[in-house]
Amino acid sequence: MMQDELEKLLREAIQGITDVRPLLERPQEEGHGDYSSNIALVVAKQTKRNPREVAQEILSKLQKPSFLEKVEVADPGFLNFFLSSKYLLKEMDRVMKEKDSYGASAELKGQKIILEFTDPNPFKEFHVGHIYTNIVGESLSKLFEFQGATVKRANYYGDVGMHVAKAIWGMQKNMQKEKISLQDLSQRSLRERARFLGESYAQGSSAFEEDETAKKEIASLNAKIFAKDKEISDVYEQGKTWSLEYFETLYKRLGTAFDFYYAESQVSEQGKKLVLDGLKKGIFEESEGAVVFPGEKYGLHKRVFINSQGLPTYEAKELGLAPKKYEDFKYDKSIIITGNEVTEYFKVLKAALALLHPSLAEKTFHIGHGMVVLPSGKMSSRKGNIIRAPEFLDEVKEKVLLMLESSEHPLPAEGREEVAEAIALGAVKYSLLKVGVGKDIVFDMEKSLSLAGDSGPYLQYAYARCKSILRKAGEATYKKGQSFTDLFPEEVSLLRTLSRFPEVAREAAEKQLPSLVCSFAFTLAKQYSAFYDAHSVMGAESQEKKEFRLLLTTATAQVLKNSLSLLGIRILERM
RNA sequence: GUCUUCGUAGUUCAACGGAUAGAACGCCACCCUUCUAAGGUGGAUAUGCAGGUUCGAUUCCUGCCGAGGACACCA
Repeated sequence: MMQDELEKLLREAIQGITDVRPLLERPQEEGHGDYSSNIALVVAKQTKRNPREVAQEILSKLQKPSFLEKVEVADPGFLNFFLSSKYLLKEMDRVMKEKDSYGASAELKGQKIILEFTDPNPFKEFHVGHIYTNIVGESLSKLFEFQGATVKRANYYGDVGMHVAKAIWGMQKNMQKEKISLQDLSQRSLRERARFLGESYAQGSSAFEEDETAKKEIASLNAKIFAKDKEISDVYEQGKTWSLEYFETLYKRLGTAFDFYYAESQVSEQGKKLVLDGLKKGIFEESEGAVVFPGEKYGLHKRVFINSQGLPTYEAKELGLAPKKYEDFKYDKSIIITGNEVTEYFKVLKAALALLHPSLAEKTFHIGHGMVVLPSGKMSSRKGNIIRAPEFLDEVKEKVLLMLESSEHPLPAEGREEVAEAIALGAVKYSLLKVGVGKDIVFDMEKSLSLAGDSGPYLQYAYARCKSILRKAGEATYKKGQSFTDLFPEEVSLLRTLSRFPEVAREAAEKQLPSLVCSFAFTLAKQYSAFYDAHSVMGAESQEKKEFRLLLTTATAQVLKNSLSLLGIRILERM
């Protein structure tokens, strides 16, 4: 990669001057070149010399390779590197040769990574928050794959625990009230059934807090669930099956396919056993009838792993999950993606795991992403103030359909719905991914879901526009040795941006930030739009210009496609 | 109270310790007999407060103010 080569050259040039590793950055201003280095400023500081002089000295020792047009010293002592147009043209040619794999690397080749994400609980609603986790997890998976890693996607769902007891309690009450059986319920659509479960959960949940009798009933239901009591097994099995089926329809819609599914019930025994073993070794302690991990010894918090009824909590189950995953896939790295509300206890969990299973602990990482909050506050399926996933996606799709219908050049009616679905998902995914992972997202249906400007549809539109031109003019191929001169600024900017893609993809994977791909793709689309407005492709000044612009258009479309693919956003030939 | 994350235009977000703090939405004015106007061009507005480190701080350190999260049997 260009960045590495330049860094190498720079390191050679500063030998004998300093051993500081020179860092290259991408300047925001085009006038500052394609890369710049502040190494002279760093050296000047150490040696109390004049930074400009140092920069000059480094420059004089630098072997100037052919891919550089020029290197400049700028105040107060920056070294600015400008790529040659010959190099940029070659890079454009590479885009067209490598196509979908342009920008991919073998950086993580041989690495086995398992990512756990989405983690919805059966019986509870699948809401916008789950969509967010899913989209982040899927995008990170793709980023790692693009760097050559072997990635497995895992889904972990809570099929046992208090939330299930609360839901079943609510289901029983509602079925009595409405005088319906499981059989009757099964006649309803999957989405309605899921909703019935979600509402039952919300009711059970508030009853648990407000009503002492209900609280006792729910607690006893919980014990029955763990004991696999026959009395409730029908309701339980049905509800669980419906939920999981329902989730599957959403994964399909969102574009994720999981390699592994793990249920809490599947790992709870193993988790409990690990904790009890740990208790013997003195890693855990008994306290008030429960088994706790004394996190305060490690600067963390004390947490309950087995409650006083002898049931494993989420913490214990998660401990059981780690070896289970490793059994299925001998990973080098296991990444668990959840909302950042659990970041604190993941630290405790990792500390406990480090004592029980050091080798697994050092391979385990947690990424806490921000929470999706509504302008009215935090979403809570207990309180029922949530945005349900399918309803939400449908609403966005409706908005898009309206726009498509009122367009000046409406698409033919058949296939229009398909296009609307792709645009709606593009809008949703982009709006969630463009923010740095870890920050909360204030979600306002009206405001934050834009279809214009810095948005998914803007990128899809830029792509469709390129394809429209290419359909009319035919795709171009780069002829060996062909060189173009007298390029306009808009053309040069585009070339320079295109060549940055491989580095952006790598950096996004390293920093685990899909948002870097978003801003890159937006810049590219914006530059193409500006170019499109300023210059005509088909009506170019000369045949040569026309060819060049067709090449530029082909390459732009390709890089947009590759970027969007990393974000899990579908491209459209027309829209 | 302890720990933790964060505070940037009216709003939603950017900016390895770097150069004139970037965008988008919204607002105003222009640009379609010309390759898709979901587009383009131009315009106003911002680093919570007080110190410190540094040639240089939105970024690092300290204090204050404000917001979110975690802090025992929910996940």
